[in-house]
Amino acid sequence: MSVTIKQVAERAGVSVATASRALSGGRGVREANREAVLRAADELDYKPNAVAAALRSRTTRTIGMVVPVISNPFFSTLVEAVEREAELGERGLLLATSHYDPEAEARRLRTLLDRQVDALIVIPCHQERSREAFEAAARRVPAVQLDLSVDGTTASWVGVDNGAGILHLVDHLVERGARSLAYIGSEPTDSSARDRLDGYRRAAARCPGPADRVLLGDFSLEWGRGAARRLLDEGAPLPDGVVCGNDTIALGVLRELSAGGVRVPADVMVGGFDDIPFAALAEPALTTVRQPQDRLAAEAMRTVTDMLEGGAEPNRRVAVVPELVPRASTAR
Amino acid sequence: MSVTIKQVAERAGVSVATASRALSGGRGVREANREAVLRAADELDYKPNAVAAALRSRTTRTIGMVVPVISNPFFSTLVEAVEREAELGERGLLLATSHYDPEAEARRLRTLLDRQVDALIVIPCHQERSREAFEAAARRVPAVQLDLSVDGTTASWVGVDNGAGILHLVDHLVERGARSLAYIGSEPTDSSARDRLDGYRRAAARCPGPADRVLLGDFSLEWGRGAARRLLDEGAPLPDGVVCGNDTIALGVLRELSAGGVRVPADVMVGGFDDIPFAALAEPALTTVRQPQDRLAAEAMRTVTDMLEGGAEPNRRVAVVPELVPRASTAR
DNA sequence: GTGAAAGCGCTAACAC
DNA sequence: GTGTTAGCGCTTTCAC
Repeated sequence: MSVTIKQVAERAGVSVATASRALSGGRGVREANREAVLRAADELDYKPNAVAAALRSRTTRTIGMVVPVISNPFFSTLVEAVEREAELGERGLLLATSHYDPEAEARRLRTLLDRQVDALIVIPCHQERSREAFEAAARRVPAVQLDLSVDGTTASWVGVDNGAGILHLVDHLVERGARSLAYIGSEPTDSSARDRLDGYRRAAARCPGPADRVLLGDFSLEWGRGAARRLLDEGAPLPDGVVCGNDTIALGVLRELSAGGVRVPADVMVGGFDDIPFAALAEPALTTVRQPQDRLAAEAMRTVTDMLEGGAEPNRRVAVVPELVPRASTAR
Repeated sequence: MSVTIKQVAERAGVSVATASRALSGGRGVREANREAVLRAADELDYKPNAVAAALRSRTTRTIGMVVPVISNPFFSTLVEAVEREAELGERGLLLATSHYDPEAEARRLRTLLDRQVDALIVIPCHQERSREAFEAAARRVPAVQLDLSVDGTTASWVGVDNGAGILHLVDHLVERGARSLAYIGSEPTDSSARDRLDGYRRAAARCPGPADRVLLGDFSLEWGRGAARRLLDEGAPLPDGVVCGNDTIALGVLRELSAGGVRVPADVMVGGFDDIPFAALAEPALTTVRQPQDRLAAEAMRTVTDMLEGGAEPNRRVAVVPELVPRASTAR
């Protein structure tokens, strides 16, 4: 029914081998033949069958990606950046979600491998329970963890240097005159949460005054409000600067402080992490640490394509240092 | 290198044909043989090669999806919902982006077809210039337009009934006592923008007072602020209710009105469209029209799978009526 | 219910 | 440079 390479070859008066060569790069084919093949393909409206090519060449030019959810703006930006990278390398992106369920994640990985993806880029959904399936997959094809990393593995990972990001933020607040700090973040249930908390504890030493107030909940706006309310209700003097574990928390803090009559940044400065789209639109606009999603995606793709091509070392861990984005919420 | 069905068959003491049948459903295979095959597959850690199956069976169990961008929260929610639907049907999702470039979109469609996707779900990026490539693709496999529709085609489409949504909103405002209305939206550069504008013009008749103030720009927060400022600067009495073309505009309107000392909803009520994640978190929380993304995705998938299976009519146009979400910004 | 055999459309040896 | 040939791993007739 559909035009095959055989018909193209016949029309061009060459063998299928020559037609194949001409159609894929054309190296090692006499110019006249190359043109004849291309013309024939064009005239017949030939559409190559990538599935047949994949079966024979044992490469699908497809990257498999598994993410916890797509609608989370941080993840969707990463998916978009990875898709762009795949596109640049003329590869397709087979996308699957784990919905934060390690078993679903394991199933998705298996399906993607059955479909013979050339490599995998995974945002693991669970610190411990994602390890086994990820490592099993990584044994079969080049694979890299993106953003989050599972515990106790030396498998490749590309993410942001959370500690360095928090340090940027603390330094910035101290520079702007903060003499006391507090941290409002998430319980260390994933590697990012843990690294940010650890980063804050280390960075706190750079603060000239007290910086040991640490409130831990989850990554939600509600928790940000709750924690800020707790600070307000304590009656103790408020810290000069509040470092938040992410922007959503920071937005909650901003809202609750403002409801409590505290002015930001005049009375208290607030900083977040991630630079979600709404950070710039908040009132006041939120100072934050920007996740360099494009860099992350590019590094992740490079990690797997290097393994694919050169057979580079399979245990590369890349921590990209993020950038501080100063805005009104810390403008003194 | 990898275990093939042939080895499974040998170990189970049956032919590859029987092994194949046992592994895919097991209908028409004696129970004992079925079990032997499954056990052999398990023992050998057999992984089916989906590419080989696809080549032979001429079906990849893969849906191709093309969207303008992924990071737009509205699109990312749609991608997520489509992915879930694909998963339910045990299909994979090959995702590509057009970056709002009709030529890139056409190339992506061709690549997806080369990869033999079983069907296509497309959010076309351009009202006119997306038509040709989409229709060409739709001639080859079941295809449906999602959300946006190109002009002058009878090809399948699934989206929201924008006119009905705006009507909901206008009725709601009038019910809450609005006697005059204004519309702040986008120039009709895509089918949604046009349908919402047309919807407003029709619905305006239900307003007891003047409702002919219409301000058109783009779908941005900045435009929302700009338009609100214009309303404030005109000196004319403000409308009781402002209908916005989307939530982002509405958020801008909210911000500018509040900056101008206008109280929402006491002085002016404001309603948006889409129910983006931040709508509920705004101050005041934004009344809006919720896009039923899950329904849209399910209908889109049903449209293509019906065509795939039964060969249902290839020109189904489904407009899902959206739901009003009343919140504080219209609470009188 | 089962097996033998014929490909799906393409690429990659290998010989010329 | 080019053609011949042999599959890639699977599903699907078609006999039995």
